[in-house]
Amino acid sequence: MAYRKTPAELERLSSAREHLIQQATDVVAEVGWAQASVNAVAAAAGIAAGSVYQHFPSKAALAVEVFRRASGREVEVLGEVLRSPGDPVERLTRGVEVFARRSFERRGLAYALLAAPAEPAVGAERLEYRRQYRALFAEVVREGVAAGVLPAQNPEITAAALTGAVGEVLADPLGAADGDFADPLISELTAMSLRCLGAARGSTG
Amino acid sequence: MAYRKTPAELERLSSAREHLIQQATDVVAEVGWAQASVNAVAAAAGIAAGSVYQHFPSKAALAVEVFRRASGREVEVLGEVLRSPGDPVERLTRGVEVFARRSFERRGLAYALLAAPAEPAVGAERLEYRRQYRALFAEVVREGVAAGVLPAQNPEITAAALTGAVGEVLADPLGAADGDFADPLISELTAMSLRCLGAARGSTG
DNA sequence: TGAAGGTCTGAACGGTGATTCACTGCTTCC
DNA sequence: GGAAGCAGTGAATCACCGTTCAGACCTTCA
Repeated sequence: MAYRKTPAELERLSSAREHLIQQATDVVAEVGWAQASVNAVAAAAGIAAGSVYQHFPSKAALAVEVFRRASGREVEVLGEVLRSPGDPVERLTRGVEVFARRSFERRGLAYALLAAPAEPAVGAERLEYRRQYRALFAEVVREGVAAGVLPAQNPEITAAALTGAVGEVLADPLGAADGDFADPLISELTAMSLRCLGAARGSTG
Repeated sequence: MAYRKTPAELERLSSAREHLIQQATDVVAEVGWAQASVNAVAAAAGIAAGSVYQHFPSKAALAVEVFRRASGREVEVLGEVLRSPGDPVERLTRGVEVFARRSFERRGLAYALLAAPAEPAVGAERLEYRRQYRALFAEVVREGVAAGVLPAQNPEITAAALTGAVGEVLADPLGAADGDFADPLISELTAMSLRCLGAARGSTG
């Protein structure tokens, strides 16, 4: 019979899907979730609106996939930094710094992940994303407390606070046009994070 | 001629408007912005959907008014606490505590103000609201630094971090069903805030 | 080559919910 | 009392997408 998909065809389909996800991500980073209509996304990917439904059952499913890909990368990177060997306080500082620096490098995307208005399905995904960040931070805080380099505290709360604090401090500048103040802002941010953790003073830079 | 509005009539109109705002606030607190349709709000206020447009030019205008009223009250209360006489660190601690406690007392509303998905007009208002919070906190941090009871730091950043940290820590529990853990959570939160400020350790409770 | 069965297209459809408007009825004031 | 004119009504209208689908076009394979 004349109908099994050839490997080349499967490959073509799969890469069309990837291309769609990639373009959708760019659109979201540029105009936000609210403005990223099926038509806009399809146009960016160079396909018809209807063709989106070849790859995803609904717009929400595509949006969730876009969010997961992007947030997954961030969680992975942060996880690597936080779990690298060395002093917990040092690792936490670098974690905050990496988080902030990457946000500045892809502002639109960072804003979409952190704060931009979004449909409920994406909102739910965002909660999960923040939960993961919190868990990563909490783990290292716990370690620091156990090692005696950090004072007694509730690691989950400190971790949540760090996530929220970094997000809030970044939210404004992420919306602004230029990021020339990124460096001083980041060093203030890490200093604040260290205080937040209750780390001994001294090595702020 | 027979058409100028009598004072009683003006009063009736104005109180109808107030009633509408009040009911709309309750609806938003209960079901969130997204579910607060013109019909739902009008029904709650006991009027027809069309009558909403006697008082506001659009749904967005009503939503903005609802947000402003509620956020204005919060800013006012926090301002009073933060500007009361006394030690800056003490005032900041009480500010965080009051913020958190009031949020627990009216969870639905607090969530609507802090985090619930909303139309762009409300989103813009929310930015302004956070900016006000930040300004209030920053003022006292600046004072504390000047008085030497807080270490050198960028007050704007610390203030933003405090706002974000408190919001993030509260967001989850505000969504949850019961608030029995409110007290321990609040004391952890104030302890974290003190560290964040770099206040000398010791008086955590 | 051509039949079978895919993929792609994009105009049309449908649901949702804000907004309008012809109408009813009330209040004002001569 | 009654004319003038505004407030209130709520069904109809409008606008905006997400989603569907009939047909055009491709790819596969005997």
